[in-house]
Amino acid sequence: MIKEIIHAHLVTSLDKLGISHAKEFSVEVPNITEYGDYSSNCAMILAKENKKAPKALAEIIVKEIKKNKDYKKVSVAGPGFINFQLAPAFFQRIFWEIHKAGADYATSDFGQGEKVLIEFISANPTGPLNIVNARAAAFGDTLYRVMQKTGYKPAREFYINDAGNQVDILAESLELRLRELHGEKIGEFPYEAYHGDYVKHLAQKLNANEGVRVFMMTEKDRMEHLKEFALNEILEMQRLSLERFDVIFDGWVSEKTLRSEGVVEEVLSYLTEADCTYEKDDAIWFASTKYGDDKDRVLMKSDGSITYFVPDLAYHLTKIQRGFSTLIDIFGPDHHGYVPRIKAAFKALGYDDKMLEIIFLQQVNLFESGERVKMSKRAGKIVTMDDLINEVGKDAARYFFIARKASAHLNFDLELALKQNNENPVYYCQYAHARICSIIKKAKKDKVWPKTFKKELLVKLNKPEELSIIQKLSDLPELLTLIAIYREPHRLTTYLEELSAMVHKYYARYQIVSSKSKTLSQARLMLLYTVKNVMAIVFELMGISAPEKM
RNA sequence: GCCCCUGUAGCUCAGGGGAUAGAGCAGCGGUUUCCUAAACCGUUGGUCGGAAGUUCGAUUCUUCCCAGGGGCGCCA
Repeated sequence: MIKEIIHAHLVTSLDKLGISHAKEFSVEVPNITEYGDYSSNCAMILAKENKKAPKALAEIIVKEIKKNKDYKKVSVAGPGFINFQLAPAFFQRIFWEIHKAGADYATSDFGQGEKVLIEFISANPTGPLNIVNARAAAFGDTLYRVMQKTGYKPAREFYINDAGNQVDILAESLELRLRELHGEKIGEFPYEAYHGDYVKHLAQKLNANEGVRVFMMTEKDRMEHLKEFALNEILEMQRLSLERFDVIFDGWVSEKTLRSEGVVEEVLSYLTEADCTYEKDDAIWFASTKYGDDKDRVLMKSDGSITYFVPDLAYHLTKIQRGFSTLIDIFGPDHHGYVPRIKAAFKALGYDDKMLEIIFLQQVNLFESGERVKMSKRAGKIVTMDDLINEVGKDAARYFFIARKASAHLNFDLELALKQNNENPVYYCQYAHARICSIIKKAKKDKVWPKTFKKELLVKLNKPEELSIIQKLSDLPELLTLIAIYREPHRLTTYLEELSAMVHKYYARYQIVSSKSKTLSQARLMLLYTVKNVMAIVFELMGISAPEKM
């Protein structure tokens, strides 16, 4: 918010001086504090169009800008940077706005109510959610929360692949485990089947409920029955894992339901009408190469069954029909080959493929005692999302998952996440919040805490550390819009760590609640109280708790 | 062979067309009659994977090369 104010000051001054400013220039926080609080490259950017040397131009601008009392010092440096040092009163004015905003601080209408559908996880309902799913959950949910805060109208959806042949395999695996339970020799468990222990648990549960009745059904009825039972159980299991992670979906869309509604035939006919399908080898193909894919794709297999692609495309079309103008899919790293074909379908059907945005989360490697934990789904050797939550807790898990940008491979160190000490950034940030709460408690006990904070206290906030904290607080609204625009939730953790460090330093350097001066104590309490509120906003966006004491 | 991601301090990673490239941890040395030492202060450590190009200026953009990870089904 301060950057915008300075930028506006600059524009007004440029206009007054008759300096043209067609080219965009920026106002930034310089990386070296000695240069000032803010810095602009405008003189260097505008030098060419005004036919002046950057430094000379800067001098003219500075002379005009200096008339404004908001700045303590404005100077020209280096090749033509204009550096601003702000007057404490400027910071204090900004702080008062932040303080008054409370929990609504940084809420904006930036997104202008744009309807955005964020689809993530969409795991097969054939087993427990794994750690890559957990990463997607943390990433997608945090992105959702930030977009909501910044004025978009986002929705979270989970697409259930409950109609493919993996569900048949699941039912067969369950039947084998059931037979085993009844003492039948089943020999070696098939390679293709699901080996995880959860299938055994499902068999036990089904057996306890229904006993041998299952085997009195016809083969066909039994398979349907087993399928339905397993799907319901596993979906419920997945839903509970997500609930423990504080991830609530706005919608669960079933592929099976979609298929029963006839949308598959619809999509096939749309594609045929668009004249981009053909028959070959008894199968129906989509000529996706016409629209940039590297090979054509099968829509209907030679046995008459449909490929995964068709209902998934149908699902995406329903998103558009429901009024979403931006579709964000968060995928695992193994799906990138899928993008050209779905984008091709969008183009073939006359939609702008730019409305479909696909974010790839790179893989997660688990480390334990410095060793990489090998995982295999087939062999049932996976670390589940529940295991992870049990092991390190929701807060640490969510924090570590959003601390990396999507495109980075994530090394998850189980031991580090478990550590409740200074090696662990989650605790560093939570501790900063808890410390402020502790101070507030003491202030109340010592009767220093005021009913309301008076504006007159502001002038007491003039220490460099205090002004830096205010500056950091003022960065949040812009940060949130950047996170929303670039879909980069990981920036939240950097921000929180920087703010926490400032709090710890301030805490160590200054006595907050002091018997010497009540007004000074209250001024500092006002600052920390507001910092606490801002931290709580950020924790909430990350889905992490803000503890009052640790 | 083709496609995607990555390469920045001992480790895990931020950053980003500009002024002296950052953080946490690890290492070394300090701080507690005082609001939580899960903290703070000081310090060691980098030819930003390599080469060329664009630019007044490249660690950042482009191309090529090297290294690591992943993907290339009438699976989902």
